[in-house]
Amino acid sequence: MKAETIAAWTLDPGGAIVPQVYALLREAIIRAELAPGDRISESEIAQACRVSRQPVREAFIRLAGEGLLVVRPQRGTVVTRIDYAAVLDARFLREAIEADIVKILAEAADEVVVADLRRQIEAQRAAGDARAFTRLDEGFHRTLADAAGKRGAWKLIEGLKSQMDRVRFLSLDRFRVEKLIEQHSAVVERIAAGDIGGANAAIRLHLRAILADLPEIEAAYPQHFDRPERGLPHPVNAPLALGSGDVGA
Amino acid sequence: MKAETIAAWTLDPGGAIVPQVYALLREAIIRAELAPGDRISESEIAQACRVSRQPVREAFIRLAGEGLLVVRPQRGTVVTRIDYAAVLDARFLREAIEADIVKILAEAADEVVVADLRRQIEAQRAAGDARAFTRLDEGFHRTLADAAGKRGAWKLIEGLKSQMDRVRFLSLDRFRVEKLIEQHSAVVERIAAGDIGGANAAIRLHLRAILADLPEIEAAYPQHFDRPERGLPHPVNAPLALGSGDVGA
DNA sequence: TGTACCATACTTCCATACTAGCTCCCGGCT
DNA sequence: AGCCGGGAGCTAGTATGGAAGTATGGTACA
Repeated sequence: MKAETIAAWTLDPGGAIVPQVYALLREAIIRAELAPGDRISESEIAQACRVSRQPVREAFIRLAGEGLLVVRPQRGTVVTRIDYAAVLDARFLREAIEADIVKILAEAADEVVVADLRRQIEAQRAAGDARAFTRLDEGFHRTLADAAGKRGAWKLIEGLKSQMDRVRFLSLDRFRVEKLIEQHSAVVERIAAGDIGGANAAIRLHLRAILADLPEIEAAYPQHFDRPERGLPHPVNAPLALGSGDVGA
Repeated sequence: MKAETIAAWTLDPGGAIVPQVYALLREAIIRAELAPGDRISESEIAQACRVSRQPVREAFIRLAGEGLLVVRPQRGTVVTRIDYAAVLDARFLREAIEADIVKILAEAADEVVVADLRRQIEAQRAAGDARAFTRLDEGFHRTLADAAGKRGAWKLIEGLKSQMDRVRFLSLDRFRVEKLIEQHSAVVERIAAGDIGGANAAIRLHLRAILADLPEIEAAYPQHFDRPERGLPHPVNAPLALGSGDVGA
């Protein structure tokens, strides 16, 4: 792997080591500083962080659980390519979960929550660049989950997001922030109006838009992706993407 | 903890140790052989399994990730009580995900899949006891996910199921197997008919029925549960349970 | 009798040492 | 030249030891 990426990573010796190493590596992978296919080893990271192999190992296990690493016993650990199927799966799961979340919110629209969300959208409009927007976007969706009393759901989504976030990072300079903000706004207004079906449709539309240019990104960064064999593997995704489900509740 | 529970647990030295210890402990917790509140320690389990503490530790971490254990640094590790809120959260997530799964299936009803599911339902009818049914039930839901091309989704659901499974174990002799089978059948028939809304409603009804007697179970085994403070913590769950969402798509 | 304090035992967390297994390269053979 | 075998150098997996911190039980004191 690129040595400069991890040269002298320093971390707080006061706190627990494992989560720090985990966060550091996760960030590096999502930002593609650790590129797909890069091999990393426990001892290598341990040296860079000035800690023993043990906590690094535990961080590896967590990252492997999220599909960012593959640990092959006695062989080595590599950064996974972005699994096209896994990205779509993650989006599917997120869509299913967040769709039900906004339904809860629309059923009992809370003015305080709506006001908070509207304020967040204003902040998003004020955000300068795509990176700042991404951070605000994260907060927006977490707020939705919190407001619905589903903080546990968000914890799960966070894990799923890893794969999607890798794609988003690659498409940072590409996606139309204004459009996404408009979609956020649509979600909030449907919630405020108590329009369950509309809110449902709006969030589904939004979550599909996030990955709208996935094929484009894959074409631009083929080496970052695990190519799906064209045709076979995800026959159900295309129809889903068009006009699935209960959007018109 | 109860020493007899883990006396002389023996495992295959050929394979990897961690998953074996993990499976052993998970099973024991779900079957309430390790009861909520029981304290276990790395060294204790390590001795019982005749392995070192390290792999046990990693198994602990995984179990803690599923909410079955709580590891408190320098204090000890205890089996969690069944978190009432977490159970409802898990059900919520499962419902959201499986609802979208059956929608996919209903959109393009595959005769082969439907036939397979019908066969499974016959097997469920033939199952003697609740325990056998539980195993078949697991297969049924996994088949739904597989058929929709969402094997990844099932992997996620498996993790969520831990909490629900603990409840189900406690209610093994209680729940009406016939009713659940009828609900399975309803799901399949709605899928076969291409009735998206109906299939959606049927699976949601079913997943809510699984935990129908949760309050009863909690009353019967109060020491197994983390009591929610009555009223406050899950205001959104009650309305959800009644008539939420897009069932009437 | 009740309370504050301290020694001790036990916990997890991290570091270090050792084991087993895969890869790859290099030398010898065909 | 091409192929096969063996060993060196990696890797992760497991074992063990030490450090830091917490609960606990006993003891001295008010």
